[in-house]
Amino acid sequence: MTIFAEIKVYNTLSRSLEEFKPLYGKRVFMFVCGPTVYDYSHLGHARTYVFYDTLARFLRRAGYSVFYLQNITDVDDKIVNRAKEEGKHPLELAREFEQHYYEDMKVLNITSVNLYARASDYLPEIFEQIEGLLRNRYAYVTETGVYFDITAFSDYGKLSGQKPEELRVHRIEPDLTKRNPGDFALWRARPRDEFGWKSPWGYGRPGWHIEDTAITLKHFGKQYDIHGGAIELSFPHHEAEIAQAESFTGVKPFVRYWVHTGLLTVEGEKMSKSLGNFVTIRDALERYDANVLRIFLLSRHYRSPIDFRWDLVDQAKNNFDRIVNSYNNLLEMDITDEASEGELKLIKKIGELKENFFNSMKDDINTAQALADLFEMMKLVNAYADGHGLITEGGKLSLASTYNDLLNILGLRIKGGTDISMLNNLITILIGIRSLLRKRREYELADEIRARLRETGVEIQDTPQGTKWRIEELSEEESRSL
RNA sequence: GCCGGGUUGGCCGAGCGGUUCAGGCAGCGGGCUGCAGACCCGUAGACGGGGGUUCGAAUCCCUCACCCGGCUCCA
Repeated sequence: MTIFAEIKVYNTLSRSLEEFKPLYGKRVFMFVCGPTVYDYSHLGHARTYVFYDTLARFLRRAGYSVFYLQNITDVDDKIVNRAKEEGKHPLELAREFEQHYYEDMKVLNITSVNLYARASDYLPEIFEQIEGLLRNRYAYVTETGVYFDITAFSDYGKLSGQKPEELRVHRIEPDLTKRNPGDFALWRARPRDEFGWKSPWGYGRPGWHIEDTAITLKHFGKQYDIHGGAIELSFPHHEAEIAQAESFTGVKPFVRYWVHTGLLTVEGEKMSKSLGNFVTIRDALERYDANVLRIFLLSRHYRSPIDFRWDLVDQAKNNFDRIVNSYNNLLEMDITDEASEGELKLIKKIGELKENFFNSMKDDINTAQALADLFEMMKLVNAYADGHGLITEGGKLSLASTYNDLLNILGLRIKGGTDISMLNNLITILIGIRSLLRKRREYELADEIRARLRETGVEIQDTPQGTKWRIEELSEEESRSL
């Protein structure tokens, strides 16, 4: 793939597909809204984070140097309330779930984040920003806190297409001290006995939107490339971020590409804690491999909603099996010295499909199409292995590296394989004995060996080229308990 | 009420004006097999309803229906 490929992304701000051009050459600054750490994360969160991980992987593969920053919201009413219930300090509870979050991310092979930033570590920056907004008269102080005056920022609503004057439907009781019901809190006054900080505007806690702009202003500066998050956050959260940052710095646009993922739903309704229709990441990982979950989540375009059902994850399991099988078919091919015409053709065709894969990814990160390209590729390799069965060392290496390359972009990992020497020898012995038994038509014993091996996770396959074996992909639960 | 998104074959899901209507799962027929599995070859089947534009529409326009998200903490 050409370095600095012409990647197109859908920008919520312009409501159109745009060519991606970072501000500073090959350097990309990307921020994604992270979790509020008061409970375990569920598959809805996984959907978003798997996508941005894949985006970061792809950008890096395309030659960009990506600084991927994510916040950890550890200051929040939900954390305070949950901590009170459990008799813990809010930050103690937050640290616990922050750890659980990292564990989940690690198992999901989400490794592309460069820095996680906790809200509680950015109080000085938050203060500085609030002071600046007050100084420039974008904010005002009341007895309940400090609020951003949305009428002072004429661009308010540009991201979500909302008109401030039409935002009349409010489902919460308006705070009467605010000038406008749409004004949002920068600082919220809280009782002394609650978790909080002293500030120039009294004791309390920061508003929800301010931590993200404080964090990105510190690490990225006044302007950066990509801001990600789920579509539910576009209003009011991201709108408020724009208002804060652009009013504070005077630089527009604060973010050049606003990228939003679609929601994960369950029977058509958003998966969420409050609806109680959620499946935690760890529960899902007890039933399925992380690779399977990634495939399930990447099977649909990132902006479309995904409706969750276990049987669909099951389908993804079959998809992943197909990938593993094809990879093994490739590795198990016998070596020849001279490349046949068929092999040359295959290599050429695979090269074209690899190009297709990259084109799919360049086209607004169309992972569903990219997976289809991958499957087409594997079908060709399977057919070749089935028909010819012979390949040069170089050809095998080239194909295997293509597989690894593409799988890595999608964050998929193939474990097992047939190169574990000790096991290899033992299993080879057993299979040799079984082959003898089969020749003698002692199938009962032969099947017994096959069944017992399967119980321990070794799959046997009798083929015209002889008996092959592989270690079954273990679920995360199984591999953890090893 | 306002803003945004969606409705593709049994299931999932690309495609967004015209090459054979991607790809996967599940079917069906065959191959390879002692059996099984994997794999291969072949096969079928769709664009929510109604109008319109066009030589040609799943793709553009209008309209109707249904579904979802945001306007409240939320990935």
